Amino acid sequence: MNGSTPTPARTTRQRTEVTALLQEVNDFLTAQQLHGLLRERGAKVGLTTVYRTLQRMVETGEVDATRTPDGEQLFRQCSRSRHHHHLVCRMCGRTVEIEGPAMERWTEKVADQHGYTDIAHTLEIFGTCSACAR
Amino acid sequence: MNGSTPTPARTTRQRTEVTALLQEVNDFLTAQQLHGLLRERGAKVGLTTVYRTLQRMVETGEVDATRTPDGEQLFRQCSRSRHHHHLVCRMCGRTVEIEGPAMERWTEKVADQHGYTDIAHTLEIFGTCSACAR
DNA sequence: ATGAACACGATAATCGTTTTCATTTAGGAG
DNA sequence: CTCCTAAATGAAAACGATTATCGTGTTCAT
Ligand SMILES: [Mn+2]
Ligand SMILES: [Mn+2]
Ligand SMILES: [Zn+2]
Ligand SMILES: [Zn+2]
Repeated sequence: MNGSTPTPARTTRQRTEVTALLQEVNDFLTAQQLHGLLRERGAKVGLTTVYRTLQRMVETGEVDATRTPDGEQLFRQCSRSRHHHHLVCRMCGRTVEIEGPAMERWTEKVADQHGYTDIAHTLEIFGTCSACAR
Repeated sequence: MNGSTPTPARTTRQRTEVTALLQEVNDFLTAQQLHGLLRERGAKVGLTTVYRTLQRMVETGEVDATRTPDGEQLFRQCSRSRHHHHLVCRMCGRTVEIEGPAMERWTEKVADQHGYTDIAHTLEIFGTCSACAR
């Protein structure tokens, strides 16, 4: 009874299993890696559904997506829903969520000064975590 | 008398034309866009060669490469060799080179605070330039 | 001028991701 | 609970950017 349909979002076995896996895994993984893990644990979920579910969760903001240097997409369920970035260990993938209000303002300012609108940005910090450093 | 083979780098008509185009165009463009521009001006260069040439120039440092949010590669011959970032129009590729010393220091600090070493980062700002906004 | 190494490019192959579409399922109405 | 239908699934095919092949053409040191 409404003019616009927001988002149906039905609870299916597949979505439940994808969500559960993302809950456990705390690193950035590709859709195919996640699909592989699901199969390992016996969950029967099609790769297509994994992609679709991840895509939906990214749109919802439940999941964060980034890309490897090769351009492959990586997904991760982040703890905070607010806009943030990541500090990632290039060895083990251990990730720390970070925020930088000052930096955010700076990007807006710079883009605006040059007449750019509809601004977006990507920032990733890579390093070697203390555990991997030894 | 060297253990490693640096790079032959022969001068061919194709490489000359790709280099010339990169000189003129001061924006981030995809390999296919560059290839299209070459064909427009009558230069007969294969797409494969455009890709190969760009890849080589990226390795040499002559060309900067980044990716669109869609994961597509963008290439550009930058004016400054010093570390910098880009403000890119997602429509036409018009690019502004930017520096952010404060932001640079911030990334170092954050990474250090979390015990990460050997720090590196990527930052790209995307927007719609004033010309494409209309 | 020669020729071996290098480069070109049409074509096929990769490979991550998306689209198709026939079939199944969730979940609200009755 | 039963029905109905829009939503979801997934096997298969399509897509699209990039890379690998490999026979042919070019460069450049000798
Ligand atoms: Mn940000
Ligand atoms: Mn920087
Ligand atoms: Zn690590
Ligand atoms: Zn533009």
